[in-house]
Amino acid sequence: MAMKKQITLKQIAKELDVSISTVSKALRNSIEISEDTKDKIQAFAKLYNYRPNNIALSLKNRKTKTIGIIIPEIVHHFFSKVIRGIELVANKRGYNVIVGLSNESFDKEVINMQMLANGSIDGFILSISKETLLQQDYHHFNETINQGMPIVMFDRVVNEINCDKVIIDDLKGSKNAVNKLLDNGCKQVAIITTKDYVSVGRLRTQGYLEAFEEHKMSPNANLILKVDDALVSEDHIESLETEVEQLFKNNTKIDGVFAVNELYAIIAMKVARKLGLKIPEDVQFIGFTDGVLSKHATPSLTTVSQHGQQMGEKAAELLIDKLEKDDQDDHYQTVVIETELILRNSTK
Amino acid sequence: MAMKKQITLKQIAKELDVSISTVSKALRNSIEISEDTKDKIQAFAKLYNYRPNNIALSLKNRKTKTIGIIIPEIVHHFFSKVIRGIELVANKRGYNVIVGLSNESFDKEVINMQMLANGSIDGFILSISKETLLQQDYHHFNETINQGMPIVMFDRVVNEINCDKVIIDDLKGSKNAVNKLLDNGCKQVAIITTKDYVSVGRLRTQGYLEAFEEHKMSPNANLILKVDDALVSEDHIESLETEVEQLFKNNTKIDGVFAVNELYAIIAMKVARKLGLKIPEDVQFIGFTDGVLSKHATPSLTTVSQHGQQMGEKAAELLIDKLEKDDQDDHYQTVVIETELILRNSTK
DNA sequence: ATACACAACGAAAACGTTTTCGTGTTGACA
DNA sequence: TGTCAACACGAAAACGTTTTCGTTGTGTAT
Repeated sequence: MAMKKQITLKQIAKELDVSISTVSKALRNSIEISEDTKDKIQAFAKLYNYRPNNIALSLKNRKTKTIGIIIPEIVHHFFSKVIRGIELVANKRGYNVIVGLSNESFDKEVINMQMLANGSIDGFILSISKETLLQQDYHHFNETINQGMPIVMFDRVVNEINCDKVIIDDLKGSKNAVNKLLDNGCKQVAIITTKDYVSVGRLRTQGYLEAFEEHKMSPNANLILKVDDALVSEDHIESLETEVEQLFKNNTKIDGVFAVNELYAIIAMKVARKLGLKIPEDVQFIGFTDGVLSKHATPSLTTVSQHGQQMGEKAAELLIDKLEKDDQDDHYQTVVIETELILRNSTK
Repeated sequence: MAMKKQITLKQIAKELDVSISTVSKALRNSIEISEDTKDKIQAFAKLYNYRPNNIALSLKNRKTKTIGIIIPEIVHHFFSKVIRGIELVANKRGYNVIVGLSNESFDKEVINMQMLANGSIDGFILSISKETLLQQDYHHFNETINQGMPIVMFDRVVNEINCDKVIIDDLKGSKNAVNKLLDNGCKQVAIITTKDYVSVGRLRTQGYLEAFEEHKMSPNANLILKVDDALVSEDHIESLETEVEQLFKNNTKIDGVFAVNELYAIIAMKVARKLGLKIPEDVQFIGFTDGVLSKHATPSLTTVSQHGQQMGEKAAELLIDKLEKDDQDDHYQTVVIETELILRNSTK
């Protein structure tokens, strides 16, 4: 039970009375070393459970085989699915992942990136925090890229930055959703969305508008509820409820609701039910995201799946491909993951 | 826009025509160096945005300032809350976290630990995979510990292993929950639990039994449903539903249900409603966990909160304390986080 | 006998730090 | 003038690898 620290090449060399080089070569099965000594060294190494020190390798190779993830929040079904996707292909290709949470804060995003950019990782996969999007200050991304460290952004991205991106077609996804509502006969479709500085909020709102256009209908400004999602921290759900309640009371003919995320949809359904409306008979609902709420709500929520895991997988592939391509490839791609409208019981 | 790789001490030294040692000392504000040269070097370093290479530091100090997390699954509200807690205090104390997912597999757990144990991290925080619990093979944990790398286990732990642990009092938590149901007048309380090899399942079942004992009532074996949670992968929820439906049909007098996790409770509520039962009038429900489902279900679910974030914070504190205590402290503690019964609308 | 190929191994540099231990140059003081 | 402390700095080792480039010794062909 005595503590056995990891054995090193040097110790093996000393023990077997050969040089460090010989040990290293023997363990990597070099033809430079005779079979006899190779056998001896390999046996000894196995006995003592030798494993090369990762840090030393990282220093020598100037690559760490780990990728850094920076996301705004981890207690979030979508982001954890993305992480799962990243981890899956990263592991498959011999990489580890190290995660940093920005907690939607600009400063924490910057700090976190700095902590990791000094050699700890080979590249970033990240989704931009709301605060950063609001301030539109992207210097930390550009600096990192200029240092030769590749970045892949997913979901929340900005065009100004030169890097690979993995996104969904928010516009198309929400247009499809709203089209579905309109096709189902809804005449008064409301949208519950976020302020425009969150790009996905803006795009999903736009998709809503374009669906009306395709149906030769004109949207009603009263039916567009833009909530300040800085407020949607645990506590402020109540204020959201009252906002939604007002929406319904001011527009009694609402027969369809499209919400840009799962929680908004669930809350809206709750309010509607409270007001005596039947789902989906009186009013139909569609949400946006992969969440677990949608699946297990009653009625279960029709939703636009954004395939978070697949986004993560693709992001990891893009990053690792770039890391392992030695020619300085300055060509960046934007991959669009198809959304999918998952029909459940909140729509007819 | 030319690519500027991170500058090193050596380059600064060369540029300023001093030795590497001088640069290093100047940047660490050593009194050995004159104010003049310090100013000059520090200015230059700031200009070129010098930051010490983490890998080199790790190699030199033989500590990486990162902690490894191994969890069975990340797409899970409880685990992501734990991670958030870990990340919070880790960051506050200058550590990074690197996550590995075992995906409930023994092999992946072992592989993941080996990948990280070779110098990449200073210590582990982990929760054991179901498969490992089933096989009861804990050699990889013991080996890691014997190498001098501390481990902190949380939630799913085993006594055989000598390390710090952070758990909740599963027995007490579930006993309280069931007591609540019995106090509320329930006569026929069912439990939906897991097979016994998952320690938390076993303990929660035991709490259920002890609550009966406290109430001088004797449990009815027919009301104990042990589902094989190896099956509860996305797809097999249906089979769970039919099992629960059978439970209700075979025992029409059930007026209370305690489920050892959130999903079981939600599904049971759905089935009950389908069978025409009113919640909480006809039958009351209590679940177990922090999840988002509980809060937003209709009716919202009374639940035993296990304070995942707090568990993570405590685990990180235990680990970092041990890492930074140089005296070989061979004393391990088990911290119990208090559970909390959060009363919502699924109980009277 | 000379040259030369080849087999088997070791020395040393390199990755980027920090730190210990010199070393040379001052200035003060007896 | 000689001694000694203080000051400012550099050389080198160390962390654990891999790899390049020797350096031996042996055997073979000329």
